[in-house]
Amino acid sequence: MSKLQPVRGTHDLLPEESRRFAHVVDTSRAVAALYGYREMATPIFEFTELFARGIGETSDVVSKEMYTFEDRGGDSLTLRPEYTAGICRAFISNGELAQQLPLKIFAAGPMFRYERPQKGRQRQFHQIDIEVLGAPEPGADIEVITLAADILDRLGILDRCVLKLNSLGDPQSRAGYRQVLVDYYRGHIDKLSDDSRARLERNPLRILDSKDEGDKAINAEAPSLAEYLNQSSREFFAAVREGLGAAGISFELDPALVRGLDYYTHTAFEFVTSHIGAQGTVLGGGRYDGLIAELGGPPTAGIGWAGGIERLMMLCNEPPAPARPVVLVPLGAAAEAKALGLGRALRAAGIAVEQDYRGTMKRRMQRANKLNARAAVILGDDELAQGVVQLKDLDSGEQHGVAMNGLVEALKT
RNA sequence: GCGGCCGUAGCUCAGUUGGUUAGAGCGCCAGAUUGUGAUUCUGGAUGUCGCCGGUUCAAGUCCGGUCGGCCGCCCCA
Repeated sequence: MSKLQPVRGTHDLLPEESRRFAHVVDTSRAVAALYGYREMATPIFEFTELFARGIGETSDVVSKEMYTFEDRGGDSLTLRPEYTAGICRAFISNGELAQQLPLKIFAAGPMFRYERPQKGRQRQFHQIDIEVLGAPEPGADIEVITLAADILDRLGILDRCVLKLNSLGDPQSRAGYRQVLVDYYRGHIDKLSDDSRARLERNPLRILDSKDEGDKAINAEAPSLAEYLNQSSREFFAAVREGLGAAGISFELDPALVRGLDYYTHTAFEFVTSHIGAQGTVLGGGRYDGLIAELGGPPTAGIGWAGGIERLMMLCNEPPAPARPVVLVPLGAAAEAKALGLGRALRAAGIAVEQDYRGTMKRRMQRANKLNARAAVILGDDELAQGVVQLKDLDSGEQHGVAMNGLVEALKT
């Protein structure tokens, strides 16, 4: 424990930022609700086994980024590094969910990955998450991507993002291609970068996305995934592309788009941006038809995505300002007591009201100004005796008397 | 996990080739007679110069370590 600093890669969300955070989540939740997605939540930690099995032992997330610890009962637990595995587990654990297919879920919450922090990358970060379980049709892919685009649009950032799209094909296509690819790279192994040589064992598809110049030359001649998709995989992908076109969603095909988690099949996609540094992915996901069965559940198709809330926040415009309050400025004990009741009445009418706990009139007026109040309600002994209040508009500076029982009306606009 | 840059008041930064009590703007606090903010004027407080150690007569300035941030790689949201 070192000093009064937050743990590396974690951050305090101060009120101003918290407002932006809430804006992203609230907006996403609202759009998801328009599509009929229901919110749920799963625990922040699970048995380590779940992630190891679900995400894949060879993935970076599992092999070097998990926050894993043993609890007092000796169980190995892990702070969730992503949402999908937990939701699939919840689907298996709660039998009634299998009777609600297709299950359309919205979720949001913190994720944990032990990584070197950078701009747009923290050890505790937050995601919004969308999943559809039990829908093997391309319509689910289309809907989920359309929903993502609508959220980005509603946040005002769609025009700063590009949708990249690819298909990994069904497991047979993917496995076949993988073998062809490994054979191809083996033939050029002496020219591959060190990174890519390591990738050859763990995740050869990733080499396609290498930034190394030598690798790029080799990739130029590499067999293309699209050619190794079988008939049904091609048809599926074509249906997704056509559906997106019909929905008015523009995208770029990216044959090198290979997502890192082992469970992906068919559609893979990312919304990327060049506005937030090296971490260009704002939202990404894909189809994972084999995952639930792999975890021991009934064979159930799945597709979904996760969006990084912090990354979305970096892209977002200022959220709408909160309602400007009215500030009560009582002078003297009797007025202070009276103001308490007035305040409740105003709040009951939906008006934001603040009242200082102490201070002179001057101080209270200064506070009112700092709070960006729209009006001050001044009441002293004279006003009290007459049953009125001085209502001062803090923008114009104009002030006039208003009967106490007419105050709510006067402030409603 | 690897490579590079950086760390001075709440914020943005200045600080000569190491040399006395470390500065500015913004913000903050107080005052400018009466029961009135924001504007204006006057005054004030700010800091273990990230932390630890070393070199030196002398370190905010140089060196090492450490913590943190940023950038790139890996990977991802």
